[in-house]
Parts: sequence; C-alpha cells; structure tokens
Amino acid sequence: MTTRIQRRNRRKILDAALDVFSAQGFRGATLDQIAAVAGLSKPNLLYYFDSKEAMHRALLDDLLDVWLEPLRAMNPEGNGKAEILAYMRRKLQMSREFPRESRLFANEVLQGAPRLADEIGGDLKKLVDESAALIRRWIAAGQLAPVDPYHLIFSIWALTQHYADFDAQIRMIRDGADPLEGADAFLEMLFERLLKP
Amino acid sequence: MTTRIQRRNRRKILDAALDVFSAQGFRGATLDQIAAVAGLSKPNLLYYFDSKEAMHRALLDDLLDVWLEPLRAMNPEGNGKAEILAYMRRKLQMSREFPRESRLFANEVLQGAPRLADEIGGDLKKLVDESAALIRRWIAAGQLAPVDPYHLIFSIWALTQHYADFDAQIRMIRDGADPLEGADAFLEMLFERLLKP
DNA sequence: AGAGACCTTGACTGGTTGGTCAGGTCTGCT
DNA sequence: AGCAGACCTGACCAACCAGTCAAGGTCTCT
Repeated sequence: MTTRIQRRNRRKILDAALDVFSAQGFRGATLDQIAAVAGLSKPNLLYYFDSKEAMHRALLDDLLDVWLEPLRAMNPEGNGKAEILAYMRRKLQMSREFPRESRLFANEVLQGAPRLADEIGGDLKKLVDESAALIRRWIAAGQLAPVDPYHLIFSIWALTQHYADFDAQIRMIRDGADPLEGADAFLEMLFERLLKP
Repeated sequence: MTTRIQRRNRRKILDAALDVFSAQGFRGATLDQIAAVAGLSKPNLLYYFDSKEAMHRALLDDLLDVWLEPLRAMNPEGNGKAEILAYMRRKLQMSREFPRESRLFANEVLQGAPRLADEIGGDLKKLVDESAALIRRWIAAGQLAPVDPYHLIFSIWALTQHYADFDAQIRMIRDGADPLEGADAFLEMLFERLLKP
C-alpha cells in the first residue's frame, strides 16, 4: 500500500532525477545533485529507491511506453501518407513536451544502450518490424512512394528528436530563439514531398 | 620541439581517449580506462597532458575543424541542389568514417555543450549563417525548392549523424546489420524530392 | 662511453560519491 | 492521548578517482 507522502516524494525524486540524468548522463549525475533539485536529503532518496541505478531504471521503464505510444497509434486502416505524417507530428510534439525524456533516451543509446538492450531488442524491435510491414503494405497499395520503411522510421526519429537532443546547439546558432520555430512547417513539407506516391 | 616518442604517445593517448570519451561521456570516462586502452600507465598519460580535461579539449579542438570542413566545401558557384546533395553525402560519409567523433560531439551537445559554447556560438554559427545566406540565394535563383535554410542544415545533421549516434539502437532493430546499409539511397531520394524546385 | 634530457612508474594523497545505520521525528489510527 | 509504523537525517564508511612526486630507466647526441 502506498501512502500520500510516498506518492508525492517518489514523484519529486523521479522528476529531479530526470532533470539531472538527462542533463548529465547516468555517470555524470550525483545523488547530491538529485537530492538538491528534489529538495530532499540524500539518505531520504535512498529510503524511496534502493540505489541510483534503481532511479534510472524506474525512469527508463516509464519512458519506453510513452515513447512508443505514437508508433502504436498508427492506424492500419488509415491512409498511409496521412498516418505517417500524423506519426511525425506526434513525435515532434513529444520533442516539444518531453525534451528531458528525449535526452535521457539519447544519453542511454549513445553509450550503447547497456540498460535498454532488452527492451530495444524486444518490444521496440517487434513494434518497428510490424510498422515496417504495415508501411510496405501501404506502399504496395500505392498510398506512399516506395521508400525503405526502416530508414523512413529512423528518419522520423532523427529529425524530431534532434530538436530536443541538440537543443543547446540549435539555440546557439539561432540566437536563442525557440529551436522548434518553423520546424513543423519544414518537416511537413519534407515528408509530404518524400512520401507523395 | 617534439620527439618521435611524443608524437607516438600523444597519438595513442588521444585515440584511446576518443574511444573512451565517445563511449562513456566526459564524466563517465576514467583515466584508468584510457590508460588501459592506450597501453600506458596513468601517470604517463598525465606526463603528456596536464589533465583529463586537457585531453578532452585537445579532442574537441581537433574535431570542430574536421566536422565543419564539408560545410566549408560548398561551392557558391555550383548548382544549389547538387551542392547540398554533395554536402549531405560528405556528412554521411563522415558518420561512416568517424562515428566516434560524432558521438563525442553528440555527448557534448547533449549535455549543453559547456565546453563548446564558444566555438558553436562563434565559428560554427558564422559558417551556418553564411551557408544559410548562400542557400537563400540559390532558392532565389530557382535552383532549389523554397525551404528554411536553417532547418535544411539541421535536417542534414540530424539524418546523417543519427546513424553514428544511435548506432546501437539501429543495430538492435536491424538484427546487427550495418546501420548504414541502404542509408545512401534513402537520403538521396529524400533530399532529391525535398529540394526539387 | 658518458652526460643530460627525456620518459616511465609504484606508491601515495585529498576529495568525491554511492550507500549505510542508529536513532530521531512525524502521521494516522484507535 | 498514546502507540505503531512510516518517514527522515547527521554522521559515517569504503570505494573510486584525478592528480602528485620522487626515484629510476631510456634515449640521443657528442
């Protein structure tokens, strides 16, 4: 049974941990930093989570479901081009809403995905394989230009997540303006042209 | 004056440091790891470089020139679409040849680019601004579809570097196959369609 | 060969960090 | 109020890690 205090503190801790892990990576983050952000003492953190590793795991476990939801939401009955454009829009929206999650994921994969190997090789791969098959059917039905479905999916990931993951770089180049300004229109045009049968 | 031994050992150290920094990030890397990979003792590393930080700096300093060379190589006199396609090809080639450098850079930017702020805000921004102006001229001359030049450049970075930075993920999804297999053809088609006037 | 600069390292240090623990405080229930 | 269990913390520990140093080995040039 979980108490009100437990719920509040676990949430505070995970939120702080997401802040710190996504900005510094697993190894770069310290419990003291997380504790300071969460406004709790370090031993108190370890009262709620067994270890630093456990906090990280908890974040990653939550993450993957949220992360894959847009891909799951593609409707096999819908129009191919429209569905993929909608998927791209949802992914871009996630870079806007959850940039920390995007960076947490990027940090992890960049370092070889040691803690995500099972999930990526399992659920994620399965979902991507299914989506690729779906895209192939759409192509066969003439709803899409004939493109490699895997590279198509990777290109959506690359283009949308780039805005969250490389935010710092884009900001510096664009004089601090919102990195995502104009991104919607650009990606809309890019995928519109790429996918037109 | 630098001796033969100095050249050899500095090279060994930087190569090892690139291995370790690109795989673990700055904070995640340890001098012991780098020493082991380089086949030298830890104090010996510090005989050649003042500090861990100094090794990292040396790598980043080398990196930026190499990294921006393809952008510099765009020829203002050339045909717009052809020049941008050539730029994309060169960038993709760099992901193939220098994946560690790509990941080193990604690690750095992902964490807010603390050690690259000057270079990105300075040289890089200047070069990108000039390139954007050049792209606008090509668009005005009708050699390119009217796209936002900044987002165009970001999209090239995102798509090409993704193959190096997310190598682990792509490998797991594609059953260990070379992540870059088929990437050339896909990106060729993508940018061909995007840029056609 | 011999001098002197250059190169290498085992042993050490001070600071940081993840994690422990004994004992204290608070909360919710009767 | 009083109690049981949940919650919290200062003080501490062991491991790790960047960096130092004194002493000894090696290279190069004459």
